[in-house]
Amino acid sequence: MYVTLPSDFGAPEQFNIVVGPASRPNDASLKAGDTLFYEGDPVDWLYQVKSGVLRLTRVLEDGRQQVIAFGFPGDIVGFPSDGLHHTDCDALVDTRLQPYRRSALDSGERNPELHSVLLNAALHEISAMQDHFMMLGRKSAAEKVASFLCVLTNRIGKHVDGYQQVRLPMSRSDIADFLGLTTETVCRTFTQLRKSKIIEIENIYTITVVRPDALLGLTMRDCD
Amino acid sequence: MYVTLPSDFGAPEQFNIVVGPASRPNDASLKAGDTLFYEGDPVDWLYQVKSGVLRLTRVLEDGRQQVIAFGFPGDIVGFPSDGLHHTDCDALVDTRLQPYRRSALDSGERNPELHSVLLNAALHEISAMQDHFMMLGRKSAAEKVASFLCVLTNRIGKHVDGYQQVRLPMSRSDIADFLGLTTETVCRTFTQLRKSKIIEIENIYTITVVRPDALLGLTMRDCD
DNA sequence: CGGGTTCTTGACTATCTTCAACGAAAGTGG
DNA sequence: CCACTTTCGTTGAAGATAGTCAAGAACCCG
Repeated sequence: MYVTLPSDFGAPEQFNIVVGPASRPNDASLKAGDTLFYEGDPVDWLYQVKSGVLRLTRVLEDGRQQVIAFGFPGDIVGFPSDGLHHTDCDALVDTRLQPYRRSALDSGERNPELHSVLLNAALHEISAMQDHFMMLGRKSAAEKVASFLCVLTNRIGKHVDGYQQVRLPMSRSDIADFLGLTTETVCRTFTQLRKSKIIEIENIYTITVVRPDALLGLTMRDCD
Repeated sequence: MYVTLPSDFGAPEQFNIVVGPASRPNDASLKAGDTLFYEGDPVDWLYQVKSGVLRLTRVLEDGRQQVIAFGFPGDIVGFPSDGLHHTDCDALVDTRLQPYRRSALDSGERNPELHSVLLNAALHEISAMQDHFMMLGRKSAAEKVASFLCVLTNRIGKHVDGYQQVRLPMSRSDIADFLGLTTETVCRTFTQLRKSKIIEIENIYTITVVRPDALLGLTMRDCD
């Protein structure tokens, strides 16, 4: 999952779980905290998230970390470059996966339909990452956090008492590392949103969006 | 082209020009300033840059712009998502292109080898963009500019009097929009590098790297 | 219950942006 | 070819945004 532009919000994405002929690796489910693969590992499988949440990360030598993406149900992760993984991947909560052989991506000989699905997922990934560029490079902290919450409510929000409610599966520092901010800035922005009565923080991991319109308004700067 | 991590600098990329059976669209060359495609256009062709430089951009409603990538010789641009282009693309200088039918990416039936090349280019794109995330989200202005110059000298630098020299085909504001900075900050950082005698600014568009080691050192924070 | 982690808040600081001015370069039209 | 205009690059000063450092609060887990 990346933070995309508001224009995409209207039509919530399709999360078709592709069921196909795919024998599974050792185990297709992870406990919270388990690692699926590390940067540098050879890619034998791609995975579609069936339930749970994955976290894809990269680290710089000096310790600075970037969360590249979160993997929510429907997302496909593990695309190889030169046959290798280029991120670490672990599970934030218990997660079930549908594995696909990497060979299905390499060539459509055996299963053209699956090949096409995986290829399109990769291409989608590119365009979603382009959205995320815009966000990382050009948006303020408030815009980033608001955009993040908007995307999250769209993808995993539940209706509770007429309001959208989201359970955040990741820590504040994961959010910070995803948005290119510090944990402190993420915290402060959450607090501001709470004080502006745009969201309510039920508890650390549960956010209720009280004024979705106002939140959406914060995702972009006023266009004169 | 994205700004990648220093670890990739050792091995300069391969710029194999793939020659394959591909009838060409109207014209496979562009004058400086010409537009190749716009965001929202249907994708009929992918293009490999044979010579010249392309610029891929996105704009926000309020006018903020992000340069997504530069297309240097060897790069393949135009990957579709849902069959559409998701960036604008224009030429910074006169540019020659090798067009490939989009159908070659969609399926390998006709030409498995070309299919594989295009697919791998797309996958490479994903991992290069992940590097760029790290840069946009976690690096300081000085680190960004230094990284940018390092990548550029590696890709299009010429040896002149024993020094690497680069001709920048893009404006200061293009660089700023690529790195998530303002033109002023880019200017000031260039000036600092000049005053530190790490680079020389022959003229606005021509930079000589006097101390490549120092430049490389600036691309990352000291790891304690 | 206790110890450790994560979250939150405050005070201060650094970095980068904004605004403004000026100079250089490039394009235009007489 | 030269004056004019426009754009782009550079620099300075001031201000804002987000980062850093530090401390306390809340939460989690054994």
